[in-house]
Amino acid sequence: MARKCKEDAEKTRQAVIESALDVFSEKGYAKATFDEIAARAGFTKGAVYWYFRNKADLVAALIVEYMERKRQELAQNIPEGDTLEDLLDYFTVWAKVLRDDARFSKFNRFVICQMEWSEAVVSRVQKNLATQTDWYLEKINQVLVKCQERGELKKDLDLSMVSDIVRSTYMGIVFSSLNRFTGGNIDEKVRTGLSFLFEGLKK
Amino acid sequence: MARKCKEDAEKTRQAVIESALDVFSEKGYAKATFDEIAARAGFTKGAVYWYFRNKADLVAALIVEYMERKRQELAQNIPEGDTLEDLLDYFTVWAKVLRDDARFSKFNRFVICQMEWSEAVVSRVQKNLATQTDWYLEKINQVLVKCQERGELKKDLDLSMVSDIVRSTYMGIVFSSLNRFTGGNIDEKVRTGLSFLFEGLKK
DNA sequence: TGTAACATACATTTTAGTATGTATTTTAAA
DNA sequence: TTTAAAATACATACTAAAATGTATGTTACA
Repeated sequence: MARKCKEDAEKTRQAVIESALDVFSEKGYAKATFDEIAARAGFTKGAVYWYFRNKADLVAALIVEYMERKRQELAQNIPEGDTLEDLLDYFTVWAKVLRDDARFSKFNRFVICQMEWSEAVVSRVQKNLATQTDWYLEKINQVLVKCQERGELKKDLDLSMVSDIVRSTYMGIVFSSLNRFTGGNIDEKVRTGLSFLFEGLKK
Repeated sequence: MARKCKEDAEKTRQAVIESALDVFSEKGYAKATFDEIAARAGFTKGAVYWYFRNKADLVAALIVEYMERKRQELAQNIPEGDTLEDLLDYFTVWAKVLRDDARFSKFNRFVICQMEWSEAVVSRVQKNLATQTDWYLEKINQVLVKCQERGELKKDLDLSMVSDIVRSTYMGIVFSSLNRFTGGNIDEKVRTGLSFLFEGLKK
């Protein structure tokens, strides 16, 4: 086969990325080969190398584009308020996506629980991950500061530490659920866990 | 070189395991080679193959023996009570080890954050990991049941779900700290985070 | 003297990466 | 508007490196 029109080319690229997620999930990053990724998408290795220089490049593109796509998708659903309830809603939105979108859930399981983060991959994704992490932390911190200004929280809280704990709690529940340590709805657990945590911060 | 006495042989085995942890941590599991692991320990590949059939066998031994050793080490320090305070102490004991024992911390960072869990490895370690996980959950659940019997907790709590959340919270803070997302003392964060969570459960 | 505890050398497999081939679009000159 | 050239979107075939595993050798202990 040979060249297609531009739309078809983009379809090929997406097909390779989707195929990559499947093979990475099943075989693991290390054991995944370009040959199999290409074959699953209905192409050969040449096609994959046309779009991606190597495996690190491919997985980096997978991660960055998947995250970016979801973030844009959810851009309007994200609550903007500055109460603990808003923060709860915010995390619940993400948790619900993890519950309902099997593809995105698979992606997250791979990225969070299954992936061995080599230097080559980290350096490529770093910028996105770092800004993501910082953004979360800052968002949480802002809400907590507002809450404290309104006198809703205990005095003498180390808010930056508490922000970290809130984020870690969310991550822990997600991590644990994706790892299938236990059953139950991920969004219910996120909401319940954070609710208890928030109650502990109040008064 | 050639044969040594039995104690030296055991030393060799341990040296290989320690060397393996270093190489796995630095290069990642996939990129770690028997040649380098052996060389770092002052031996050749032949020595490593004498003790371990392959890489999955080696890393499984590393994981199982490291965990088992620490568990026995801490066996006497583990608090046995059934109050939330005891549970807090229990997690704090582990968190303090992670803070103070750089070697064990390195081990955990590798196992929790860095490792790509292939089928070959999972199947070898599964039994240990599963019992560990179950044991945690059961321990937490027992304490919560006692607390509720004493009327210290809210009514209508789904205790098995709450146990899961408690465990996930602990894991999340450990995960986040080992990943170096943020600074601060890991044991302080564990204690603080769980304290807030427990407060939310009370009354 | 046999075997445990390694070292050494080699064979085999695997896979990443490249080089080249080719059909189909685009582009652009005529 | 036609058409030749150039670039695109892949397929195919090959190279080269690397690492796993094995087979065999060697030495000291028991």
